Amino acid sequence: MSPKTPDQFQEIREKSREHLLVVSMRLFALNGYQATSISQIAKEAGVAKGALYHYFDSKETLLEEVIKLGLTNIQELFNDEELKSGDAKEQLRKLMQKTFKSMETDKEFWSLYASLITQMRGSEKLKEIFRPLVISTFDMLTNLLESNGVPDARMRALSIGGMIDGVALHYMYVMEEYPFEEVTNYIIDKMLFP
Amino acid sequence: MSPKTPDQFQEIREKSREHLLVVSMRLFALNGYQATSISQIAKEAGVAKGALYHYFDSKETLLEEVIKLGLTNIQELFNDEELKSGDAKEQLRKLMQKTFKSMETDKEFWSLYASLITQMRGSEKLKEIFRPLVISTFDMLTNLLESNGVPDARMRALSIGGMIDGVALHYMYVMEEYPFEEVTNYIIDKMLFP
Amino acid sequence: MSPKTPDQFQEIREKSREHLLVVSMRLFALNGYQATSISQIAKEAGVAKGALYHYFDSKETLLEEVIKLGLTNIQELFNDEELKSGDAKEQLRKLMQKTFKSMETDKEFWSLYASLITQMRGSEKLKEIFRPLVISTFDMLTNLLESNGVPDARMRALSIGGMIDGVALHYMYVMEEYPFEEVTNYIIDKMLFP
Amino acid sequence: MSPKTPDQFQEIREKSREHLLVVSMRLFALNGYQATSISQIAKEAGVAKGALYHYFDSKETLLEEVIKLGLTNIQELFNDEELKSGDAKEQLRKLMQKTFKSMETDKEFWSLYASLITQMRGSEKLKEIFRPLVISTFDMLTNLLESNGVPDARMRALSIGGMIDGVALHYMYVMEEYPFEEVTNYIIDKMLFP
DNA sequence: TATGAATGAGTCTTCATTCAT
DNA sequence: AATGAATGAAGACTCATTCAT
Repeated sequence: MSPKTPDQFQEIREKSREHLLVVSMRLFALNGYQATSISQIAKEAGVAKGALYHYFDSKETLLEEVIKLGLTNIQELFNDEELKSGDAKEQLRKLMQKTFKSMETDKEFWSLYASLITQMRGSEKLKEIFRPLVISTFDMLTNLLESNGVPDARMRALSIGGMIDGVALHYMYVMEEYPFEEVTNYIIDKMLFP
Repeated sequence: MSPKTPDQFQEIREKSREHLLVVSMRLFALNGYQATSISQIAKEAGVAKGALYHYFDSKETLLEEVIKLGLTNIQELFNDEELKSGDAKEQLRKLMQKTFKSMETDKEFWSLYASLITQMRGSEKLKEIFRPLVISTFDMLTNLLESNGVPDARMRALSIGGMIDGVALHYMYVMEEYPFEEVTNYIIDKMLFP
Repeated sequence: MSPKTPDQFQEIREKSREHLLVVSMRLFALNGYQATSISQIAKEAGVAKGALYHYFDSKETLLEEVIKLGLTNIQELFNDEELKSGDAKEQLRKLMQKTFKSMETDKEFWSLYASLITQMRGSEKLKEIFRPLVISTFDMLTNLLESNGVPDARMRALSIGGMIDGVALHYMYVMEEYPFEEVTNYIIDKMLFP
Repeated sequence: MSPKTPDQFQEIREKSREHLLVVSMRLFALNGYQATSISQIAKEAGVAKGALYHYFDSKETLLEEVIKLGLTNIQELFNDEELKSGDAKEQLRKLMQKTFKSMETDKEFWSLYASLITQMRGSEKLKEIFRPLVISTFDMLTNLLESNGVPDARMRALSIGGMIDGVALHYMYVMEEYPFEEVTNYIIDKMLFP
């Protein structure tokens, strides 16, 4: 009831916005973007439908913001200095472990990400968002290997990149349990650096 | 003046049906099942909306038939005796080559397959169709390796399976050109059988 | 295979036509006019959809012909000389008995008749068909009573007419078993001619 | 600038809902439930199609609510203590008078009721609603007669019940004018209690 | 800023009707 | 006369979006 300062308003706005994003991501991931309705999001978030349009111009914008938030979270995760220590082998192992761990903890985001990627061919916007992401990951991988003197860096990067995303796909959609730890170690120790 | 013979009708039906299936597969693959409307398919196929319902009971049935057609095509491809000759290494190389070749020729189906897999969570029917498929592929791979005395068959199968699907994903959605041949040889010769 | 004479053609045509009418009446009565589709009738009758349009201009025409056929059947039933013998009391008893018997044997037609009557308000065509029918029945009843010296003939006709149709309604839609015999006798002996 | 209060929304809802119910009842009664389209109702009510779905889950639900409203109105009418005073003869007379009066004032509902009853065969839901209603009316009639020492209570109830519904049918669908008063008195004074 | 009633284009689906053969 | 493939208007229903308050 007390009059609110602009800052407080700002803060409330931020909170609501983020809450809507979190709810949206969950629903998008769970049921798919198309199958999730604005009403459903509003109800789940405990606000009126109209409120959503104060924060986001359209359902599509909302999706973009959800993706942006997800990517930010993920990037933070990988901005860990710890990841950059050790030799190529160790860095790679940590990278894969971190990736797979994130698949378990952020399964929602990753499965949204996967389902969106498979619809990229029909949408320029999605292409703009995801293609650079995947490509820069390849570059990062290639660099990591190259700068550690690993031969055939590009080929290996392609293989590893494929393997990581394929394993992710299998984990998310086919197998409930996946021996991440063993597969990681197997790939690193037996296939990449035998 | 004379009525059409049953054979004539049969022929007309077959042609229309197949045409509709081909168009549907393309659109489903491009935009996703949900985002593709019956009207769109009809327009693209150059028929009236109603015509679709002469051939398929519902949009869902249509999808199932599209999948069936795709799977049949793929299975024919892999029913080649040639694939089963040679040692594990050779068999695996041929298998991967064939798979990647099929990705180029049946890109439409494979990208539909991918987009459906990522939407499986919401549909029991899709699960019933695809899960066994992936699992039996893993088993086949494991057997192939095991029966050729390759150690760690299961682990390798998981890694290779993941790699194949991941590479497919990258090819279909990220890179227009993919060095399939090199990657295949690299994986076989340097990673699996160094 | 033998060439057919015009008469034979005519006969075949008649047969097909009548068959279609019978099938249509059954389905209309069973599921309602609106809920019965032309395809359904064609399938049930064992002919192609197109054939129906050789015999009837439209679904509405078909309905009219069905009604016409039903009315003809009913009228034949009541054209029995036997019905016109005896005094008013006996004639009335026979009339009611015959009517109720027909409700049991031609239940299909009667329930179609009832369901159509209740949609008369919205359809001029139905009004044209049914209103004269009901009114002439009233007249017939009134005459029967009047010419036998029964007092208050019009009032009684209205009451009896209502009673008959009401009882029919209850029999057809509410009670599976109806004590037609007793009710008939009761009405005649206790209420009309006490 | 200030948002609408819950009370304001409540009021808007109530008004719209009732308006839609009234319009729906009229159209359902006039053309039958099946033959009345949602678009038609919306147009007649002066709202967009979608609006109907704010208030009713489906066309079927709408019908149920229409029936509920009609039954409530009717029941209120018959919950009059005045109806239960006097001897059987008087009670019956008042009952019939009230019924016929209601046929004139609530013609819309009664003709919907009639048209629905004749379509009951296809719908379990309608059966559940109407059968008990008719049967309980018979029981009420029987009781009324029995408790007043009228002989042959059941038979009379069946006859009177039939007569009332038949007369209603004739009034609604055949004759624009019906001598209710005279018929009522005639039935009571000459046929039932001569 | 927040509400939720209202809109209307769009969804899947049905079906009376037409028509080439 | 007969066939059944094809049409397309119409049906019930959904939902992103707008807007008065």
